[in-house]
Amino acid sequence: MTLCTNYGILNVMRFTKSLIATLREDPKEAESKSHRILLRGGFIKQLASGIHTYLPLGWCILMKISTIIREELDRIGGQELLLPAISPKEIWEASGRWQDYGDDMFRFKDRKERDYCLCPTHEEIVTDIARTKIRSYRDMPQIWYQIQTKFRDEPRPRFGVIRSRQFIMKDSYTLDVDEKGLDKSFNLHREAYTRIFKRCGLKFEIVDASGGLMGTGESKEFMARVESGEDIIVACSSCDYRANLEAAQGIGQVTSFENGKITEVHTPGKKTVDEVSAFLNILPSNLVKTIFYTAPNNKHIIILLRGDYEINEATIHNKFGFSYQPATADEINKVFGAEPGYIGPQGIKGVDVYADDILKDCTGMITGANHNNYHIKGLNIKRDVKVSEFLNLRTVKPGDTCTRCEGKLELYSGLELGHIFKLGTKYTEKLGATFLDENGKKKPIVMGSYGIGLERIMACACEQKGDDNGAVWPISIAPFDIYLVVLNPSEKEITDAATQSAQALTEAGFSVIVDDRDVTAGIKFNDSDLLGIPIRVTCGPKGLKKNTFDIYMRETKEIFEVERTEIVAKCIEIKEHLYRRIND
RNA sequence: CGGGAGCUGGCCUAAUUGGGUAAGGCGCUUGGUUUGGGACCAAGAGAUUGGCGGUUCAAAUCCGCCGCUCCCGACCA
Repeated sequence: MTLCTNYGILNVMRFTKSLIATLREDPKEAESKSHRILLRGGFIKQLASGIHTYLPLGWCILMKISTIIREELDRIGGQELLLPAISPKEIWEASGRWQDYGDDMFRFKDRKERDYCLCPTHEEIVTDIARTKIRSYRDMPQIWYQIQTKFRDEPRPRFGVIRSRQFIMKDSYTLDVDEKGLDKSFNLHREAYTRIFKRCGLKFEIVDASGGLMGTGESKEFMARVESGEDIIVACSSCDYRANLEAAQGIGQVTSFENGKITEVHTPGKKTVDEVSAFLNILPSNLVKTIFYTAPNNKHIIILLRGDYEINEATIHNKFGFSYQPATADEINKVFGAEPGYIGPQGIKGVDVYADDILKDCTGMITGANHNNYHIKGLNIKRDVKVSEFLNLRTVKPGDTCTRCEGKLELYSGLELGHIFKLGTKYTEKLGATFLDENGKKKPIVMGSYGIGLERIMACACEQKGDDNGAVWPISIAPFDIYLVVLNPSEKEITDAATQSAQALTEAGFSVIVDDRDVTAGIKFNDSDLLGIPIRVTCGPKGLKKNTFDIYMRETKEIFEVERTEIVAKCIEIKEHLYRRIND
């Protein structure tokens, strides 16, 4: 403190000395609410598509979020480390993901022409540590985590920092001796994540998820309902069933039609479900869609779905493998002898047919005739098609019935804040990370992996709490606690009073930003709203005459006129109040 | 990857239809008046109009190619 006397207070941020550049108008590239607020408030700056600078205010928020995450992971026994962001190709080839990741991976060569990637995630690297450092069942369980920049060359970056190509992730990895241990590690993360998102002031729900490229074990997502969501949450209106649309299962209304002989109908140029059903004046649910999937070096498959449902590709990938893709028009022509839109399952040899289970007893259906411009009527699934297996292959649609109760399923847009996966031995087997159990038997380590997108927490707070005037940061992640407005900073009396208060508030443990700019009051008030600092203290000539300051709460817009000597006490009261109601 | 929109001083926009050598607001600099919700006066600085090529006496404007950005979809831990 004495060292600073010559410079006055150094620990209070002054607006005039800060890199804060708010924009008066919405930048044209921003359409979603959080993107607009983050850009206008000068929290972030875009450098390229999906690549952003976190300016001091934005970084301040991310640091606050990091602190909360660290506290909660340390609480469950996590150990923080930092893995390299660059990784050589070989380890990714061993896991198979050098290929599986495809174009989503940023790759480059060093001067010796050796291949590297910028890590999109770190399972391989963790497994590499595990295989040399973990040798005995006594070495487990372990929880390792890091907070680090990840790189993914997303095909379509979106909504500012919500889907970007460079982003900060907290990723943790657990190592256990068996499934039971993994369950425990998984549940510890579930609890830690719940506390983290609550402490960040967000509304969220835990939903069933599909593992995707990570693996097929159990996985849960922490989803926030927001407008600019990237995912779709399926929620039951009467029980607590929640799932990502990719993983959701529902019960559809079975419909069937009059049984009869197969007859051909001329449907010139009518290919899609909408076109055919309109042309024949029938319901889409009377149609059977035939979808042909192929995979290199694998057997082709036919998927049958009712016309009013869409396929769930996540199910196809989990059930049959990630290499399966919808066939091209050429492949379809070769196998069915007709163009897409006129194909049907009847009479096709050497290809397995999997039908959605809602079609099981259907009769009187309409599907492609396997020659162009014709469909057939009267398809009886059991009689006319050799179905290998009936499976739930459809994507849930609103109004489907919950599988757990009688409730109806509804769909909401959601933002994935975190994801927890049970990986099992997928990576440890491939990379040879084993240990000796108490009987001296060699076994693969059982892994879990868990991620949180830090910027998404920041964006989510904007989406859920922001208003027309800008951000409304929950006090726990706000870049500052207090925004001190100095009206007429040219008057010494006012500046002195403000400086004194800033000092007192800082000493009381508040982080304070002082708006000491020589601009009109409106600019300062609007910027304080835009920046979303929870508490605003105004020091101006009017109040000073009465020896009072105004205290304004960003979220509720309440204003208190407070005696100068009572400011610190009142701010403490408000801060405590804000922390208490953070999860109301 | 498919569809759509767009790219003009730091930011938002005009001039593009009908080619004539870039205009306004905000911001910035200097001086002055102001100051409880984006105030005012005066004087300044700041642009190879995304890039390359073509047509033309003349291109921000017309044509071609390319790049970049956003939105919808596909895709995606």
